Amino acid sequence: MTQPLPHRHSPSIKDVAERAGASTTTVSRVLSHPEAVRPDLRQRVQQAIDELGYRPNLAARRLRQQRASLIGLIVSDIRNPFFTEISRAVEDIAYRHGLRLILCNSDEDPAKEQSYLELMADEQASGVILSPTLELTRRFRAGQHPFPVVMVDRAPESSTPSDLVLLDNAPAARRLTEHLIAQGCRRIALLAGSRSSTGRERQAGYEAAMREAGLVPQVVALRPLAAEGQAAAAALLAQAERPDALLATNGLLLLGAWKAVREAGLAMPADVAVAGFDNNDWTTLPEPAVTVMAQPTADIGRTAAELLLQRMAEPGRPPRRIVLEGELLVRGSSAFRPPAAAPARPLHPAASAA
Amino acid sequence: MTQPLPHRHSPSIKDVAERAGASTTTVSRVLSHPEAVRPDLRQRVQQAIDELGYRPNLAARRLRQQRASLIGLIVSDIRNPFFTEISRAVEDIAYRHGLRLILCNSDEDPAKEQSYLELMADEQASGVILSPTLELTRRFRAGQHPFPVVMVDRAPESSTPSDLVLLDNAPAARRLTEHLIAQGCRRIALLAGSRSSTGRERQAGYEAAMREAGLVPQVVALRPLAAEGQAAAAALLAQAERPDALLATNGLLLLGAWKAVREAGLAMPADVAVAGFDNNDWTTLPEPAVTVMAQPTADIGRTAAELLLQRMAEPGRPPRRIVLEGELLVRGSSAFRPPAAAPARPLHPAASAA
DNA sequence: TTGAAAGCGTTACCAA
DNA sequence: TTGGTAACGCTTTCAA
Repeated sequence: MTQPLPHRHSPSIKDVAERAGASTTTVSRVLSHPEAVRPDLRQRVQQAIDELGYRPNLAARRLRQQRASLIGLIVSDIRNPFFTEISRAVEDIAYRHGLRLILCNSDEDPAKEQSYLELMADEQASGVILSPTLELTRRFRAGQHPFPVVMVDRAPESSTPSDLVLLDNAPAARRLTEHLIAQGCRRIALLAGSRSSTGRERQAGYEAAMREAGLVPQVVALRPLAAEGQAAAAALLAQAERPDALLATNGLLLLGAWKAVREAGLAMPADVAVAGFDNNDWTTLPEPAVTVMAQPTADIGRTAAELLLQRMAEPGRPPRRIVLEGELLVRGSSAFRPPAAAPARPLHPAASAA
Repeated sequence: MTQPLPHRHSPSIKDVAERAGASTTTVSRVLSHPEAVRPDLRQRVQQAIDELGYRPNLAARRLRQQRASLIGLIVSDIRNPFFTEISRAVEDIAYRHGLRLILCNSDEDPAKEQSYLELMADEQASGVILSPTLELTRRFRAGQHPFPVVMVDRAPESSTPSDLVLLDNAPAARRLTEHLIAQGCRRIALLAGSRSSTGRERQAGYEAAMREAGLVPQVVALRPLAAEGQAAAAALLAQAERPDALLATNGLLLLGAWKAVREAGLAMPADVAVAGFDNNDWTTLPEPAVTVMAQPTADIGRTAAELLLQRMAEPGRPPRRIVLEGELLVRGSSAFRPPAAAPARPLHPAASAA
């Protein structure tokens, strides 16, 4: 190992070429297609590179190639553990493929989201993974951006304008709802994230299950923040005829709902059952623990990254919609003891299927 | 609003110049020093920019300027809510200043950290905010990198080779320890993060407090992960003479410790008191809630970003070490009832100061 | 106040 | 297999 020689500026490909007695073209080739250069020359060039501590100038490379080996990840709330896990999985794969990752936080703000998409275009990103706001899922058109897009967690309901990785939202919400109904709950209120397609789909699944059981849906649409969930849940619990179950469409709202129940001094599940999406760490800490629909977060992130890599390799491939299943984890917050508690009121016939 | 005209490639400054009947120089000036261009011409240029939907090519700009308006944030564990909060604060300020932010996750791995620092050099970043591994805090030298560095959460103990934003670690750990001692705890075991200067400093504060109280420190050094904390705590609790208090130097280890106590079926604080760093959300959920030293995370992130901006504006300024204070939040996991429980054994005289 | 032209470091074309 | 050279799009002298 030789020390890098001192340089006023960091060495360029020209310096390497001079020192190796070769042309810049050859140096460039050694960097990108080493097999196209004869071994002895290649080695001389490589040695010059090492001795000078040469590192290619990315700006020059990008200017020339009109493309950066860089991908973007735009999440809607970095503080939501769901997205943190996804970030981690994506970052892991990007790092292993030598791709830079720019992580952006849109904060559920369409303007910020738009600004970050423009940033990605300006940076000539090779691809973007995105959990879009509701506005964007509606506005989004294939080929609208100068890079391929993979949507995670959220997507247009009918069309598939880009690769997608999603939970099976409506059925998952339905399963949660049916579980609560089977436990004897009748007045099940939903705290639904209003900013995303995902919140909407989960709401639809809930409503379908309620209707089939002959029960009346009660939905509160909210920004997906714990504080909002807590306030809304507190209001619901203060009603004369309060809900006997609270269901939340994401982990933050679920946390808020849980806190509201505790603040109200109510017992879970005897007074109010509680359940929701996202198997976050905290859900197993209280006694009783909280029933959740666990999402395969690492899988979602990994799949999205792999989908993006595949599309970068083969841009023409038709977009794929990958739907993953959640896992219902029944815990104390919704499990009545004795297990088979008799329903308070007779069930609507359709509910017996639940 | 006119539609951007169709273009094979995105329009360049040359296209704008032609359309406005001006030179590329003038267009460039309109972009960076508009006041140096006469109003009527400036307006004509601006109109051409708008009509073409022109966006400057960042690669070309960087190649020319040898500098990117982009900063890096390298955290050691993105899943630790402490760093998530910091990321959010930094991202917020970067966004408001029109600076791109690249967020990287070193995973406590010095090799990955090094690789990301090289990435930042390659990207010609204007500055980097970093929570360094222990290895880096030892190796770091001022002026080693082609960009200014601000360290957060961790730092060399004695020197100040860069701007720093830190918690007052040793005193904070001392306060926590003294609190436990005042509650009557005697066999206080510490779960210490071994990978960071911060873990070391907190360990030192704990040891000082223990020694002063005439108590024997018991330290387990660990990688800062919940699973490690849980395993280590379980082992401690299985001992013949088990600890009567568990203290953890970060939020992840604290979570692990808490889980181990519960798994062991022990009562908090009667059998074992539990306390630690980081006022994470989950700490208020269990009954009893968990005593913590709250860190001003948003402040830390904001301060680091502001420090970096200041240094980018004025590179010559001597580095500053900003030390913030934590807030001790005493909760049930360490609060014995009745409040003033008599110590099991007489205290060492020095402890009366606690 | 404006413009011409050089040059940032790289890659890709084409010729040898 | 190798090298000369133009071009990527921008900013920055320098001169007018």
